[in-house]
Amino acid sequence: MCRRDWPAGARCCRWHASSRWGWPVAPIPKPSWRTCAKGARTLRGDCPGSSSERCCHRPRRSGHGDEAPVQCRVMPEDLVDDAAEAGAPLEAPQQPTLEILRHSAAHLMAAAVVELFPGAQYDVGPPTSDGFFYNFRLPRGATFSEDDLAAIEKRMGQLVERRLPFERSVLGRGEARALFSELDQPFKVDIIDRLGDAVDTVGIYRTGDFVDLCRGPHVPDSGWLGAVRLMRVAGVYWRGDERNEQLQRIYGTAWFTREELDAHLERLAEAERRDHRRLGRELDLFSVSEELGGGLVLWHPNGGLVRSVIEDHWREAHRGGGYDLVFSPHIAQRGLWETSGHVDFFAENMYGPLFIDERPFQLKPMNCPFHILIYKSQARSYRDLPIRFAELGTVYRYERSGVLHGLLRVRGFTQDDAHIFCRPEQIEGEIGRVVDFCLDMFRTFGFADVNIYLSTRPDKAQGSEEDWRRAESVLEGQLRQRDIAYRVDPGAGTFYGPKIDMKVLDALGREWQCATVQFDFTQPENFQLEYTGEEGGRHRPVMVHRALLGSMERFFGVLIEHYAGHFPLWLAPVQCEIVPVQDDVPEVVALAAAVVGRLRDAGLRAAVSDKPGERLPKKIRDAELRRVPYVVAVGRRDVERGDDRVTVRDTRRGGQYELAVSDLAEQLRTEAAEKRAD
RNA sequence: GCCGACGUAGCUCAGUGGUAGAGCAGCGGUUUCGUAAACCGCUGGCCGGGAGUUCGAAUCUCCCCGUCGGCUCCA
Repeated sequence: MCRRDWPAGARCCRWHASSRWGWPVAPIPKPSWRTCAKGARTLRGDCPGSSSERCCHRPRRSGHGDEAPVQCRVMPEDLVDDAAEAGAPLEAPQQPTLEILRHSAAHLMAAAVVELFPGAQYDVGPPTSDGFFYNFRLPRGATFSEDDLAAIEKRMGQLVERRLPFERSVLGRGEARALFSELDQPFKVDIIDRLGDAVDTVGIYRTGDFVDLCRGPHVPDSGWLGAVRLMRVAGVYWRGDERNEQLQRIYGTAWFTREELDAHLERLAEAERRDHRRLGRELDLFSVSEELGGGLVLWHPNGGLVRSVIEDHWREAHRGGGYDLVFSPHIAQRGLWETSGHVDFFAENMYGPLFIDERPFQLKPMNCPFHILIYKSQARSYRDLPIRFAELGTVYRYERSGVLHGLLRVRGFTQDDAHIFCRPEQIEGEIGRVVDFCLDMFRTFGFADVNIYLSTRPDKAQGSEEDWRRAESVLEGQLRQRDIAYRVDPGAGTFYGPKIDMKVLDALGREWQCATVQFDFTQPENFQLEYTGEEGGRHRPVMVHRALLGSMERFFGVLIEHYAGHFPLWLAPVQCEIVPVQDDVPEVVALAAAVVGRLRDAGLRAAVSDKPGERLPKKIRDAELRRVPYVVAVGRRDVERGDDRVTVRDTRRGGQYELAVSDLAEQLRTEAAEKRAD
């Protein structure tokens, strides 16, 4: 049996005796999804548990039907936790994966931290989707500052040069507990204590003087960890619960080669160049300001123009899709929100009541009660259904100050909301129709790839489990019927029903939550909605809530980043800019004005460059920086030639060519009318 | 809200105890030039706010406010 006081380099157990690289290949758990035996014990409770048990926070079924094995998306922390729980360490594969490399990098970082900060206690340190982290507590309440990262990284570099082996051993639970008690590592002791009696042995890894509770596997030695960069430090709650003490987490990224690391850093730089907050300022699209208040947005003329074009398209599509457009006020009597259940279920996101004539009013956090009142404004017959109300409805929700983020997370936003009221037998068709409608709209805006999630019953919910199961199967059925791949996101439904979420993938492959299609059998009940059936009886309609683009604010932010500010022609604030080569030649100025006039007559947004006196290259550069799709130079040469041809510069594709003005107008008109997304 | 970083001119930033700086933008002038930055000049700042330490604070300390990266939560 392994002993904790083994001499460096000694083989302390049968695992170690054979612990040379070249072990048989063992399956490596993916960092996100893994199969969980029903009732399996983990540190966060039995599995599968309710959504409050974080172990099973996001389980899914790996196939269809109840008999399919349940898989859990385990929080990154759990990886290490349940790795320890599994007892026997995993054997190393022939070829380490990126996950193994990053997990090893986390160990090495902890080793460096423990050397540089004696008394530091370490919690868990798993790989993540693009790197790794480790959580720490420093003695006497000290904290890391970002300046410490350079020192830690430097020490890691020294450990890399020493090519320290990752030495594995297996200890009995009691032995491991004693070891970590002696090392004054309470987090590890806690993990061991939570393993339960079923677990006899745990894995231990040693790197130099650093010892960690870990299942492994790891790279053979620290020499593999040359391409590592520590990124930032963050505060995190112990075991992810905000009632707990806050630890500090250091994030890093690790790659096999320097080149891969550089490429990763370049991707981050590209994301920064596309940041909608930066482009929003540079392109004068929108602003947020301290004076205005956090989470509130001002749409400037350029952004306002893009928004108008988006909204025009949206209205046109909805009218064509069988929706009726409606409008509703920003505040209403608070009683409406008591009836809807929001006061009970959504309170933490709602602003306080506002008193008018001594009666409480509520700034609206959602649009649904209004559409319900429109439904209730008259007796409805089965012949009227389905009824589809759509509205660009501005709502206000309280968000904690730390989560506000440009246009992507705000406190006041306009949802492109719709509510469908239908007969129970119509629900499947309506859900399917909405799904198709959404995917079609996304394609128009250049999002061909969409990830789809089915969110099921949360802990805090209205309605019977039976209703929920039926509703969930309707949603699932429509997705399957369309052969749409999806994932189940258990416990993530709203309080009134399950939902389908659609997340678009942008040009950088990032996922953004936009559409949500929510089944609701509780609001019709809360508001006592009815329709008269064919046989004259009273029936309760079913409701579907649907946001498509999500909110105008978020969608605009996503669009800006997706296109890096280079909007397709139909969305561009200025579609074509005319640049006079000589400002002081009246014939040239007249020609520029004439070209602008003809483009405008074709329905295009065209303008003359507003930089008189500047040189041509400067004017071109200025238009390029403002992401104007087409720039047309007109000069004395064109006037003298008099053949109505001009030079057109295509700033997105980089081409430059001569074209008759009439052809240019027609070409751009067509491109804009077709709403080409490229 | 919590951990960390940051807050200096419209924007990007330099300035770490001794008289507030640069580039770009803006304005004025010269230049009229054929596809990503002509030249000269000028304007512009209660250095986020408040309190303190000091002969003296953009600079050091404390408290607020805000922004950014995370945590938690979500459209």
